[in-house]
Amino acid sequence: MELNFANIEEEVKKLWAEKNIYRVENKSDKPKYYVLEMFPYPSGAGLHVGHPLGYIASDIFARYKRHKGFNVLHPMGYDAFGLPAEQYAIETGQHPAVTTEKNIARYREQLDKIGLSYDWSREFKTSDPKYYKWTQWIFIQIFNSWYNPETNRAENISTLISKFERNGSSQISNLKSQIFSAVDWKSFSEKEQADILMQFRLAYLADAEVNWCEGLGTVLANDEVVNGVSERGGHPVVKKKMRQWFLRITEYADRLLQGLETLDWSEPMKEMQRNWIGRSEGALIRFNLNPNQTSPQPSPSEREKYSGTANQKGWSQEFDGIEKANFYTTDSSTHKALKPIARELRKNDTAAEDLIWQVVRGNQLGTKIRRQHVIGKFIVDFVSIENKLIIEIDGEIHEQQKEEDAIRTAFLNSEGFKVVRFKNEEVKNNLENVILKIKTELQNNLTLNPSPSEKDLNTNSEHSAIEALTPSQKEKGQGMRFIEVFTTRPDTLFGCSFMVLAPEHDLISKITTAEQQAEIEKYVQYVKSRSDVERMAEKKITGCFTGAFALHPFTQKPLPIYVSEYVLNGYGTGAIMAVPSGDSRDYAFAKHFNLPIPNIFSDINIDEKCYEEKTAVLCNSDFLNGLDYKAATKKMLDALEEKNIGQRKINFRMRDAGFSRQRYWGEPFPIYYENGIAKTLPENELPLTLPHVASYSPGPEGQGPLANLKDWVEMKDLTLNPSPSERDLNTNLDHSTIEAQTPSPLEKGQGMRFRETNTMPGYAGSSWYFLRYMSPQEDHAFVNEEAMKYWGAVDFYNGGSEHAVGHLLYSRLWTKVLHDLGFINFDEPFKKMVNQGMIQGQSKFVLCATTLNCVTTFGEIYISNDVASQYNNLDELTKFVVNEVEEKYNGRFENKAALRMQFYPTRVPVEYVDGEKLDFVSLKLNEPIRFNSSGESIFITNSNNEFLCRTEVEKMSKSKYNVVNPDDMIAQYGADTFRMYEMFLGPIELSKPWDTKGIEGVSRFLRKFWNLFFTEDKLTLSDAEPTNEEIKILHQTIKKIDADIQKLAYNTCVSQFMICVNELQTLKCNKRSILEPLLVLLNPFAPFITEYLWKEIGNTNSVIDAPFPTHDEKYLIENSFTYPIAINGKTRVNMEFALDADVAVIEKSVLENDQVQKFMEGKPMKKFIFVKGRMVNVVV
RNA sequence: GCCCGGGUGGCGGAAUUGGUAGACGCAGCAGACUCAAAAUCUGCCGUUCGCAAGGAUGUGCUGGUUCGAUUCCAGUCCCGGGCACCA
Repeated sequence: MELNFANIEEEVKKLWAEKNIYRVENKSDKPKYYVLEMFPYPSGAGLHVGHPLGYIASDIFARYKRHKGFNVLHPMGYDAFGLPAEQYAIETGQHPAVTTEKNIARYREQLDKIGLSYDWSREFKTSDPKYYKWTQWIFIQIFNSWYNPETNRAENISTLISKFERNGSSQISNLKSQIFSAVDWKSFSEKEQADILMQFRLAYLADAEVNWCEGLGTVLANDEVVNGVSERGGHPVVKKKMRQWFLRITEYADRLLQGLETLDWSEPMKEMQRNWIGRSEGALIRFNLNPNQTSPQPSPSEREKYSGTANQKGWSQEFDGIEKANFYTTDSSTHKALKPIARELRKNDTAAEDLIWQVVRGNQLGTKIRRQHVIGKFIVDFVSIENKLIIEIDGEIHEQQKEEDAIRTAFLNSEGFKVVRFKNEEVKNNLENVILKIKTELQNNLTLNPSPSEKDLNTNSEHSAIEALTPSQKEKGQGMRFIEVFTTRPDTLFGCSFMVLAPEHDLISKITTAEQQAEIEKYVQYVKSRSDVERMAEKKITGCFTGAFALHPFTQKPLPIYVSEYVLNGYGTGAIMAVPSGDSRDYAFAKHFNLPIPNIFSDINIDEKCYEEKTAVLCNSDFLNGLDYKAATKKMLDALEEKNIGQRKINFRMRDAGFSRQRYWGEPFPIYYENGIAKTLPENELPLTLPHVASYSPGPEGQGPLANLKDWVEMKDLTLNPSPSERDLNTNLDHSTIEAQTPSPLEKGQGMRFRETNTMPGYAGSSWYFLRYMSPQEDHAFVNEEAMKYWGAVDFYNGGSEHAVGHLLYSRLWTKVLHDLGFINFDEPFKKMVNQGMIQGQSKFVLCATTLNCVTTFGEIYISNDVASQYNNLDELTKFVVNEVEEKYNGRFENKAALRMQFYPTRVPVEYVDGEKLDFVSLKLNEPIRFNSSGESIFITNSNNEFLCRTEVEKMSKSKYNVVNPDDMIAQYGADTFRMYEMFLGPIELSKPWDTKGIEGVSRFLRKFWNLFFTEDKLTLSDAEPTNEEIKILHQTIKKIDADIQKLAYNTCVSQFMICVNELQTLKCNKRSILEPLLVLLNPFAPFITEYLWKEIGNTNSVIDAPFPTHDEKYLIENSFTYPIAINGKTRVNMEFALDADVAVIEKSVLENDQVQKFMEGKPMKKFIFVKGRMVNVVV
């Protein structure tokens, strides 16, 4: 009988709805089980075949658990706030709520087709005020808490205030603010108190850097920034400090780390979280700044310290010549190498160089000027060694040159030279002026580098975010004349030869010498245009010398201080001690800038690369000489603490979580500012609903669009929630909600109240949604207490590994905070976590040619490299294109050969591609505009007039035209087939490309299965006793399915079902005792067909309530095994033996075998290896 | 760059604790049924040498451990994901 899945699905859906089969109660005699998958963000593209992968996998598990007798909670909802809806709104003016609603409807429609066992009565979306009311409420709780290090948990801020009132700051071990007494505390103004408390709150305000795009007047997500410019419009993007909300997740670093041990998550997942948290043990070390900036070079005696036995390339070599004569500014070998080049340059000097040379040569300016002089590895145009001045004449300036010049300048600066540059034109046109400038510089440089003023160093830095983020950073620049670094390798301190600051480091502006000022500014500006990822990924070494020096804490040797982007401000103290011999990045940096690389490792050669292992014994390290890593580390830590140079420190890589966005489509903060103090709205007024805006463009100073709503921002009418009810703010104010810092743009206006105009980030709503499913209608709390106690933590959580860190970490944080504050009774949200891999799309590319608008006179066909490498028959192709183009443009261009073509592969929608071939006709009919680029394009065919496509596997996405819609699959093959095929593709945690072709196999399987129940066109089951064979295959299948579902190996489950059905078909089995349990086994995978047949064979309940079959081992026992017999590991023969046969018997029998003897070639047996039930190996 | 994962036939993948590599399926080839097509069924199907029997070789690459390695170890290349404001 034909399987008509469409009718079956229809009928079964009706039955499910009638009986409300997936409705779950918050109480039951059965044990509970909570199965959850990450809820989707409803994008405009709808679901593609990748989405259901996880949903089906979880659904199978949920159904399995229900068969196993659990009360299963399996809900679904929508993560509905987010950037794409807002961007769409900016483009089209449609309200995000409208598009979101539309998208959700579409998602729901698609989800309903798949046969998922959701309790839809629990559905919600995070953008619903009924939901985000509680997101806001939880935020208030977080805002009103601090982390008490004594109790090791979050507490209400009131416990901190009472500590302050009683004892001032003295009892607080994690003090983040100034020291004060109880009397002081009481004397502080409200604002002063608020400022102090803000440094403890778990949700707090601080300055942080954002991607600022002046062109768009807005802050951009990292995602929206490509190569330093905005993705939309290509405007430059720079880092800018803005006042932001943060969650103090760093306080939970240790608990988040330790909590992992209790969780049943995959090891790689835990590993990723561990690495994110990034706990490392090491030391904070203070390096004093050199009070006398005029001694940039080490004295000979200092140099000697480096001249140990180890093969090294330190100062002693670099400065080899200094003692011989002061104009030896490089080592002898470099000089030898460069001398001929310098001579050559002197002979062929440019006109400009000659002009200058004639004026400055000899002693004309009162100091000896040398030309084409070698310094380090560079040849400089002119130099006065006495005055430490270099004069360079620039020719044509291009990008690369600029960069090289910067590097060159940095090096020369580090050697104590000042560099002045003149352009060719300048010299030619205004020589007098140039000479005057040179004279002035020579004069200035006679009085050596002035040190930065004391005053500068002593001024307190303003309160900055960074201080709040990492306590240790607070001290930097606060009048301390030292640089503090964090290192995990204090044992290598004697190998430190320079220091590097992050480009954002506060100290930079205070220590940079006058002559380096311009360079540093340029460099810092350059870094501002780069993202953190770019900064880390870049192999190119960049940096800039500050002109300042720090002193080695033990040797007092001056260490040059550089700025480089490879040091990140967010990690540690934003400054490092560079140990080039022991760290690859430091090593590369030192090589690049010609800095010394003192070797501190005995018997290790560091000429080619540094030594990062921890096994060598130290040398050239004063009191650490002869010690290994462990002993040296301990001794150094002790020494640091004893001498008060530094201390032991546990550092975390994790930073506090930025919690505000300059966006519209997110939860408004339940916060307003009064006299510069952040205060919370009264809880009973929540939710603060998102007001309508006329435009979704950003506020005047880059704030979110809400900032444009003047009436809403300035709470003139004292209404917290604008209409309908007018309420008096003063009577409703919650007294525990006090104090905070000001949002800078809103500081004016005493007594006025201003709303927070930022909104919460995407992860706000998703950090606690799993709790809401327990009691989605609850109106008096974020979760009903009884429901929370019944369901507890999620037992089985599934989602993409792309969320492995962010979402999972934030959810764990919120859970822990809610637990600490006594609202829930568990402190880990997800007991078991499974990652599904991605289903990737197969993008199809067809070769395309476009005429460039500017027709050049080159008379050539231009073929870009990537095309050339993809198509190997270019000659033929080129000819073809030339012909095509000539034909097409005949008469329009006088010179046909002057056409310039650009070839590139263009994406075409997968639905028009069958295998490799593009159906060009339907493409043209259905997508007439989409593929017109600015020029005219020609799709290129091969010689058979076919449009052949190249395939590339990438993320499935609308913009890549590679989306396969599950609806189409279901319409064509049915939901059960679709479900099983998705599972059959491979292990669920693996990413794999979608290929529709394979679905036929599963479709065939289900038809075969269906036909087992029918003879002719009638459903007939036999009640006869099953044969041993039939029983065996059933029990094998039960065993395999049960085990594999628990392992989530659904692909092998499908294989086993196929094996089973193939066998039963061969046996022509239609016995009830075999097929009925099989229906239950198959139900989690194919719920429609099994539900239908279950009813058809006479059951009145739903198949989902049938208990899962159990297998009986006795049907599976084998009594013999066919052993592969290997000689020297190579299988040669198979021999069957009873499983309980004696080894000696087997050995005898094997050795007597003809084949075995043949392969033993008469050699004596060395060893006989026998593994029962596995194999035999004869070693000769 | 750093962190995590992956690499096995034309394709998706299977292989228990280190024990017969390629289960199951797709595609392909041959055949049966049919007037024909579809559907269905049967057989073949890593590469290579060979008429065959049979042999050699084969799990990204290079080594190592082992009687035996897809599996363990070291190194290396390539691909995917994440890297803190996409979700």
